[in-house]
Amino acid sequence: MEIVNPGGYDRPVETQRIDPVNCSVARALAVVGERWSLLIVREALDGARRFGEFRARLGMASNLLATRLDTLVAAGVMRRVPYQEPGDRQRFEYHLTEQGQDLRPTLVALLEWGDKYLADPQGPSVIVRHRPADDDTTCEEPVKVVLECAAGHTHLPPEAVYRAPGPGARFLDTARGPVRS
Amino acid sequence: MEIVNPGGYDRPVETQRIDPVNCSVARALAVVGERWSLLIVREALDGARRFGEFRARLGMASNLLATRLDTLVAAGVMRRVPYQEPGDRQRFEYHLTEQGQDLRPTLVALLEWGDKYLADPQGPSVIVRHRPADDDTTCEEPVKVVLECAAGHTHLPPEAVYRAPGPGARFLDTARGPVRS
DNA sequence: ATACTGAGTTGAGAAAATAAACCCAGGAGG
DNA sequence: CCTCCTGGGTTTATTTTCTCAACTCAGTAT
Repeated sequence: MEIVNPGGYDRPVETQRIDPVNCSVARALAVVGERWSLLIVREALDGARRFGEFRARLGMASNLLATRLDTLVAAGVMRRVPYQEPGDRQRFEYHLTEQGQDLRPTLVALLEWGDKYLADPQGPSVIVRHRPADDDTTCEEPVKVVLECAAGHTHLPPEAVYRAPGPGARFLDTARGPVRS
Repeated sequence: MEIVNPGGYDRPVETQRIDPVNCSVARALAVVGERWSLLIVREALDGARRFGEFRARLGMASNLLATRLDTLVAAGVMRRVPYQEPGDRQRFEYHLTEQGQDLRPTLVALLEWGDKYLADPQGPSVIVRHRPADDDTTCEEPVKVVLECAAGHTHLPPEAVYRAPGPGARFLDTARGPVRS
């Protein structure tokens, strides 16, 4: 007897082992999608560098902070930089790499979305402002993310864009060995 | 005896119960920062609506998908829409709300970052393109996110922006009752 | 009657997050 | 010299989440 899998239960693997993540969004999330990672990057963008600073600002468990920093360093988002306070042993700071700084637009987008839909009743707690290079005038105006296409159409609304397959596209039944975290 | 907390161990709570998250980034991540949430939104932006579609595209466990969809609905990112195939019982689809569609820039930013640093050797698997409203010419050019300030300075590099306190800002030692997940 | 589908639910085991104690090197104070 | 204090972690135990895989249920299709 033992009718195994009689109905349309979850397929017995293999058939639907689709590559859910042959997409840079998924790859990106594998690196910075763990709990706390983006918040660590956010604090780093705001100037935090030392273990204790991150811990104090985020209030997270120290062991988890340690492993997250290691992960971010391994992924190339941060870099361990030795320092030594006068008359103290050598310690390390964690600095963003250029790759880490390039997460800024992502964080601004997330901030904007949060401000729009989940803001504190008193208004946003953080405003992102423009600090121009010092030869320029002081601007200080608030910054937003906008979608812009290569033909110069700018301020595209979300529904004016769509996902098209690119050169590295793989399709559903042919995928093998996905990136999976 | 019982010297509790003799060294600089983790502080016994209370003192450093800083609000780590009085910031819309943290609030946003509380909603869409769980594993799979942003991938579900991405698939929805790409046209997925039914349980099975999400499951087939993402390959995730069905129970987790069910709870994620519930969470996203509760958060206002998606909406349950009843439908009925001819001669079948009523079922539900999951559609993005406007709030959900507004996550597009976040996903484009993440995609761009992933493409820049973690791309497939064959190149990106997905390209975001411009689909103008039908009265316009067909554009189809690739889309990018750019940072732009209210004074009209555009294409700001990540280091040209900084975080300034906004009206809802709270500072470290006065915070109580944080949002925390 | 038996099988098949889409859309879930249930339950066991593995992995990750949290909380809180502990460790270690180098000063400072007695 | 001995003890305390600090910054930067590690260890251990508990709780929460995820994953895997089996099961359910309503309604056609065979």
